[in-house]
Amino acid sequence: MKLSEKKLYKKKQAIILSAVKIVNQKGYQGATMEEIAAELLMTKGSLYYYFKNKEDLIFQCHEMVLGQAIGELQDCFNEDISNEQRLRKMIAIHIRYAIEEKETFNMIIKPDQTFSKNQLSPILKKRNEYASWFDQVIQKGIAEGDFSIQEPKIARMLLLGSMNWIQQWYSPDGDKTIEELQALYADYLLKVVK
Amino acid sequence: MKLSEKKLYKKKQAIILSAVKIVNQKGYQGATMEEIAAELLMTKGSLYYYFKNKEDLIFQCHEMVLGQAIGELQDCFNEDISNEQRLRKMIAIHIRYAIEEKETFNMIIKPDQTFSKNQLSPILKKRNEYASWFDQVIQKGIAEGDFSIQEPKIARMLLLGSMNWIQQWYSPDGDKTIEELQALYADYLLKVVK
Amino acid sequence: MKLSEKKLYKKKQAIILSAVKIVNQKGYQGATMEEIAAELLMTKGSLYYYFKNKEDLIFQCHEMVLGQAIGELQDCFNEDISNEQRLRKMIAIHIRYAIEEKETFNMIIKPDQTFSKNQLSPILKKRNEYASWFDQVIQKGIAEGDFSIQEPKIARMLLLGSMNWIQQWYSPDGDKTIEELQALYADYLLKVVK
Amino acid sequence: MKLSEKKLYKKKQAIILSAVKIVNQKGYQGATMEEIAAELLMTKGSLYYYFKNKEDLIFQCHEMVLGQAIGELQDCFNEDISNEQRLRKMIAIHIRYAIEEKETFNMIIKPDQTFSKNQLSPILKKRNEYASWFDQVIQKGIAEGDFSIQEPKIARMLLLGSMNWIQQWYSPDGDKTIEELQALYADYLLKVVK
DNA sequence: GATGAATGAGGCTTCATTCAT
DNA sequence: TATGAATGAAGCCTCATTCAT
Repeated sequence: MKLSEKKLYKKKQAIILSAVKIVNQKGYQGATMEEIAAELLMTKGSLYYYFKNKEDLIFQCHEMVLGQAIGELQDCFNEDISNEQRLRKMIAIHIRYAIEEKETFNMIIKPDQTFSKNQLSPILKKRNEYASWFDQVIQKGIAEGDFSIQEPKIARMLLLGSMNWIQQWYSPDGDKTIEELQALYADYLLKVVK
Repeated sequence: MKLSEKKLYKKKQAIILSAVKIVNQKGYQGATMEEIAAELLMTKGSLYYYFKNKEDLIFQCHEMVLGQAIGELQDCFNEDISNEQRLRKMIAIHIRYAIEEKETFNMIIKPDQTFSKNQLSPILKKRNEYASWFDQVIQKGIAEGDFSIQEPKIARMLLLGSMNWIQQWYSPDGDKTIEELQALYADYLLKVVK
Repeated sequence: MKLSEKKLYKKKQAIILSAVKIVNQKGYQGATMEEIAAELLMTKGSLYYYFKNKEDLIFQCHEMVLGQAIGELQDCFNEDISNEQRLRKMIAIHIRYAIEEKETFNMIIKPDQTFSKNQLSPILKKRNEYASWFDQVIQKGIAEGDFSIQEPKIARMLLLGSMNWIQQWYSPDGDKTIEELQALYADYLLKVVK
Repeated sequence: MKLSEKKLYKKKQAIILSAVKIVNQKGYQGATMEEIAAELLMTKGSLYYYFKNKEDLIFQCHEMVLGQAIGELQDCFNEDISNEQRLRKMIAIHIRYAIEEKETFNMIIKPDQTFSKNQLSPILKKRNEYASWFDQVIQKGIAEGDFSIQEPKIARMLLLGSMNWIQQWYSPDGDKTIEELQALYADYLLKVVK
């Protein structure tokens, strides 16, 4: 049983990855079950063996990607480094996700046009959980005298917003590498909170 | 003939306004020709007298709103004030659009999911035109010794991105007014370029 | 406007008639929008111009047919004839509908498998209204000493049930004409209530 | 091998019972293989080991239930009681089936919407066999001077039809018990044939 | 014998678009 | 100019059926 469960999980994961890919090329409405299935050489009917409906599938995409990202932030938070270093690192993590997993991070942007009332609440919860790690770092930095900012919530939203936007213009062929961007954004955004 | 042309123009304008409203409540795909027409007590068939198709209508929405915003930035640029004051003012303008015309600014965010190849190019052109006013202010500030920033393009994108994000969380019922946000963002973002 | 309204009404009527026909050859689930449309040389998409969805269309089928039948019963009730004659006539009316409009009368049989909660209530109301005309005749007959039956409601249901069943076996090629059946059933059923 | 055959038979029987139950809650089209299987903690794939397809399964449901009912009628026919008593008893049997096995009796009502040409003929045959027991009682009653009716076939159909209809309105919470209905219907219907 | 998984046909519904009037 | 009406493509979803294991 363990085996078949694992297989089921793998397959679900594969579908989710396909969905993530398509959704973020075409958006939620533009992504069709047909295309998501075709990517995996399946037929759309099969998807319904694994997911209740399109919304459910997309919902699970969201849960997976955001869950992973939260895990990374958490690990980072527990490292034994200076607050400035920590925030720099978290900025780097976020930028990497925003660019490389652009695909799924987009779904987070307008969840209310995508999800029904039922699923909206856990999504918002996870979104807040993600953001809260940034809040905590900033708070810690303030408490320990490393940062100085009057409206930390607003500042956090400024930080995240500025990074989310990167995917709008970033191109792998551009003249800045991801690493350079991570460094530049860290420099600039640290000016904000210091 | 001049008169009938004016009438035509007025009508087109009215349709565009209706479209802007609907599109930004529901998104591009969610907005139907039916609803856009209903808002004006017309039937959807009539829209095709004024616009070639849905994409064309939405395209002109985009042109109008962005054109207006560009006009405001331009006026601001020509005012006789300090560079810092100028940038603060432009930040205020952008935030106001991002919130109050959230509706149309959204279309600008992901034009490639909305527009076909043909129309993409003038849109990107206008987008760049809009952004270039910010570039100019920053450049001017640097030239005149008011600002100091090493990668002004990146900084500009950081600025705009952080402001675009506001619409994701701003609510008129929230505990910050638009004016407060305009002031806070100006404060924080000036730290970046100074 | 009067004209176009009339046209709309006629078209709706035509669609309803087509639907009635198909539904009762194939049942509610068996009837497809495609087939209903094809009968009228339309495409299924067009049906949605006239009716909100399949349920709505079928609902209106029901309303029309049952409404007509109720009208006939009502007229019959107001005629100046003996109670026995009246009941005979109503039996004839019901049998005619059950056979010739078999198609729609069938939908009345299992409305709960066909209609959603919303539409169920007006349907049941109309069904009751129909039945109540039989109740009234029986009551009147009892009051005026023409009939004698202890459980008039049960008797009424026995009457209607026996007639509804006719459509299960009646065939125009059979050895009894509709008129003969009307007479025979009237004879037999009057034995019940007398 | 005898044993395994018996096991096979038992299993088939169990599936048929499950199918009967589901079919009559939801109708033929509404009953899914999935649900029929789930009732028995099986998966739908397994059903195809026992039955060729859905139609075949439903067909055998029909055969079983009607077969049982025929058995009961036959026994009743052979009892040594008066013709009136016999008919009363058969009426009671039919009403019980129509109410308690409403589930399967429904399938008998519209076999042509359910079964293909192939299976229709044995079904109609069994239906006729069932009805013929009522015919025989009536004939016997006429021959022995207990009943007097001119068109016995029509009368029989009137009888059965009136009783079949009971399931349309009968409710266990209603103000008549099954026993009361059996008595009332017997009283009323005997008036018809006497 | 049983099942997990896949399939594919078919149904309902939406909506941009067209066109005669 | 405007509209009523029709169209058809496309999308979501269901479900009977199949089959390798």
